[in-house]
Amino acid sequence: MISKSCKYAIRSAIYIASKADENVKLSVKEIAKEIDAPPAFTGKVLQILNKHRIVSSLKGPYGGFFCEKNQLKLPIINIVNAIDGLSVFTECVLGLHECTDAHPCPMHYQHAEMRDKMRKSFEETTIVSLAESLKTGSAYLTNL
Amino acid sequence: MISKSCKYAIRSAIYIASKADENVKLSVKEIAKEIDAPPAFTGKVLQILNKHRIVSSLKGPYGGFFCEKNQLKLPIINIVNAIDGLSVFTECVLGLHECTDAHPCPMHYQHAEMRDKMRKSFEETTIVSLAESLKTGSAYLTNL
DNA sequence: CTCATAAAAGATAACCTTATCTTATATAGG
DNA sequence: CCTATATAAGATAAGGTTATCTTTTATGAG
Repeated sequence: MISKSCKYAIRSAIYIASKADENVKLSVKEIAKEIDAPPAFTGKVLQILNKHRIVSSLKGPYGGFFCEKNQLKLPIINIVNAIDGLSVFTECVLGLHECTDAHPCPMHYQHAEMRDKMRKSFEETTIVSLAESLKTGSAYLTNL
Repeated sequence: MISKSCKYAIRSAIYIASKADENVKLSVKEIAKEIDAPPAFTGKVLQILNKHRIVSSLKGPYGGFFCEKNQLKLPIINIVNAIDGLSVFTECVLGLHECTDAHPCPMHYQHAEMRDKMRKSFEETTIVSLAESLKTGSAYLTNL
């Protein structure tokens, strides 16, 4: 569905957001550890999130990654867009370049319905809402 | 979502099924042309479908690919299983190795719902039903 | 200003998917 | 039995994603 990079990105953003009220800056190393991802690759993904203003960062000593208030409210579809682009939510299940109501593939209608639901779900879910479930301990970001 | 190979596979199966009542055998070349896919790669994909008994084939002159009656009724999830495996319908959106009701990721519940709907849709849609829409001209397999 | 620290940027490698090409195998017909 | 034909199987290549490592840049503290 979405790429591995994008999964790391969403996990990272959720973790950073979960620490937003503590006013701390998190290092790549700590983030990678807390989301169970390779550190170097996590750094790359965080670079992209920062460039898209989804998370913020500061270089140098006492630097690191953090979320500003307005960033907390961003929907996770923004992360998907930054890393993978939005083609997941638009492309044809059967791989036709142009699959529309006027020129549909045999699965067009049944798939479009699910695709739209999925998109809506990604549009309506904010980073902070997912971070909440982390803080309350009702969800996890690390593997068992 | 599903791989490019799998998309070619489903398109191939639909096309072969749409010719089932004409009792003809279709060459790789013709199938590839009709579904707008690279011939050599289409051949590879058809090999897998044949090995999984989703389509049938006969070598030699007047040989080619065709669908038997019982194969027409197969659900397209069988094709996904043959080419990609069923992990699309089971794996965690955020990439956790074990994401369950007991140890959920922050998106577990909202995603599980869509994943199950998608699976059901692939289980309930048969190859022949998609082939019908091709025959009636209400859907297409080729790019504009 | 200098130094230590942490992210940014760039280069490179490993791996998997996609794609092609060549050789082997089966089969129908003369 | 021989030949032409079409799939099966195997080897190889091209491309994209994932992953790591090295160098550069920014920044806070002394």
